[in-house]
Amino acid sequence: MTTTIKDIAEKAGVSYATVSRALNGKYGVNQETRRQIIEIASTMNYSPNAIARGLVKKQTHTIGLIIPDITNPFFPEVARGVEDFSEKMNFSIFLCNSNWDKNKESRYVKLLIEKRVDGLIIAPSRSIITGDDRLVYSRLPVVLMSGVQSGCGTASVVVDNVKGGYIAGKHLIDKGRKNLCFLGGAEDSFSVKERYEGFLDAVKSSGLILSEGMVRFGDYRQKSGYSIMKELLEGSSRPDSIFASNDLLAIGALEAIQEKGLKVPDDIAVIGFDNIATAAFQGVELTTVEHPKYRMGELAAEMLLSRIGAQGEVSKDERVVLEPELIVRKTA
Amino acid sequence: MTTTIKDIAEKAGVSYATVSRALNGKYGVNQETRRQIIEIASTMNYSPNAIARGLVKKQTHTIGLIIPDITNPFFPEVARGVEDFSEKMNFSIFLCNSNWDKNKESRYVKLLIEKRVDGLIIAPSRSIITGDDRLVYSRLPVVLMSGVQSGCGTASVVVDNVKGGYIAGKHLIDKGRKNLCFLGGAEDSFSVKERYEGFLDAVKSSGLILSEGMVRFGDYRQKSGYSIMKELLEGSSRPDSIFASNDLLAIGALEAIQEKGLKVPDDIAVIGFDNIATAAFQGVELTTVEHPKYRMGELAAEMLLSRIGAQGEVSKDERVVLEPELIVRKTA
DNA sequence: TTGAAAGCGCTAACAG
DNA sequence: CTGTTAGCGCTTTCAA
Repeated sequence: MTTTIKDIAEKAGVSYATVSRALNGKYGVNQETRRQIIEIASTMNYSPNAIARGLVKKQTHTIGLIIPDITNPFFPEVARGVEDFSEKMNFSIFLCNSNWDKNKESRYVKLLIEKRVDGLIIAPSRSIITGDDRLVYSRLPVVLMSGVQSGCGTASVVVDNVKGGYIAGKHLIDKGRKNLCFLGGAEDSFSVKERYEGFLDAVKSSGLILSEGMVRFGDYRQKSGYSIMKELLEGSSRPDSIFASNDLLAIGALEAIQEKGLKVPDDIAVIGFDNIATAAFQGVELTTVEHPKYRMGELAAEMLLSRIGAQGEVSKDERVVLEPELIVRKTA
Repeated sequence: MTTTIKDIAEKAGVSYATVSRALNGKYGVNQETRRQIIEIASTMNYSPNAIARGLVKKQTHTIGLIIPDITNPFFPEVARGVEDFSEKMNFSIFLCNSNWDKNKESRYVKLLIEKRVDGLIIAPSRSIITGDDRLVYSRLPVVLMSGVQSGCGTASVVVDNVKGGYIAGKHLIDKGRKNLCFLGGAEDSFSVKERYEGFLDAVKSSGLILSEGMVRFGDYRQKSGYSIMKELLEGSSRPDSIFASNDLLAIGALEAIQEKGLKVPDDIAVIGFDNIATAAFQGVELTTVEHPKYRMGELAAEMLLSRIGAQGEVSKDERVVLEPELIVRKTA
């Protein structure tokens, strides 16, 4: 049997309310009594029951973190940011992988609400926020991360995707590239859309155009980059540069390019987005756009926890936009 | 106010015990009553309080997962394995990063016990299991993963490190290498020790020896591999091949080697351990030893949950050993 | 098939 | 400074 506050009370010869007070460092307990109680608790190997406490305090000191896939190198850093900040504030986190599946995401949200998390951080698997989502988000503090449209009515932290797309495009053009190509993730993803928008902006404002077939979509996986690029290379007109909307895609593209015996960046320049750890590796050295991943997680946690502190305040549409930054390496 | 079982009972004109029964699909509730109750619950947007339930059932359907660092590419896959299996069994997981810090790990264990997790999966930050650890492990089901000594008295799942080290060494020798070098992580890590043991075995049984200075230790980070290798390259006798006890170390070593203008594998062959995703990338293509990461996580979860199911059974020293496998790519 | 009541371990008034 | 007493929301006997 695990020992409870009652067992301690009995042994100490006091009421269990006193034990509670003593153990929680509350005011108004005799020094000596407190000392004794703490000692007894320790010798009895007492571990306070956070479940019971949560029930009465209606606070679990726990938040839920839902991301698409921890196996995708973008997310561990984000998660680490969330965890580090939460830990500092004494909050634990439930980790959930939605596996890019909206239904699974919804099921997790429901489950986490049942477990009475104090708040939720979500990197949505899809950008579109439905009425159902909104209903949920009104039940408890939520902050959204990454790939979320602005004006979504929920607190969120994102990188400036438009700007990121712009600087990527600009860089390619400054390097003298004329026939640019955009390699996107899912077409309905907001981050993809926004990065495309910025990219297009750079292209147009330089008096260039994107030729036929130079805008492709797939998903955010390496395989997708590989196969799209391969297809592209088999077509009649070959681009002289690629902006991939994330690094995994870019790395996949690189693979297809090199397989074809083409030189990077001489024949084709490639630039990615996110600056995942792998991008820096020797032999990869991908030019990319830094996405402040850790910071994003940290900020999301900070925003969420401040909302949780501000009891009752329903989260307003606060939106923090982080700055992207060009990281020039060898591929562009 | 969130709606409770009582609110539903009131609206349905039944006792709340009946509501509980109806909602939990228990036997002996009138068909029609049940239907009504379920309907009311749904319209009232009822979400069962898992905290309250946990208090009475003494089961939270939650497990804790403590790993050193989710940012280390080895762990996301493990975590994913744990999560996928747990999710299937309707368990949630608390993710905790010990940051390779034994104290932080201990604090997390304590916290998770307070949160009344039903069990714990730990990839220990250090291999040595202390009496304190043992005390904790006797409080609730625990399974240890990766880098755990055998006969540790706790259920565990590991890869056969000795064998892995052996096949790595054997491969190098089969390729004609004579002056081998071992690049280890922390010297007191069991996985490092075991991999070394297997490696040494291969070396010795081929009638070779490891020359002076050809056994180095650092930590499991890329930087460490880089700096140790750099140092090695500046020494008088240069090895013709390296077995690094993990891929990160190997990649760091690769970096130092290439920086020096040396060719891999011609001048120096390199073999790693773990087969992290990056190892397969074009431009890296590291020869390595596959470590069944996902499977390890999955198995750990399976073992833990079966123990949790087998209520009361204190976990015995079951030890599952997974098979390593040589993955030959370009660096060795 | 249903209700009444006890209790999970704890916190928080309210009295004393 | 300390004890008594209500709950928190739920499950689970025990009776009816």
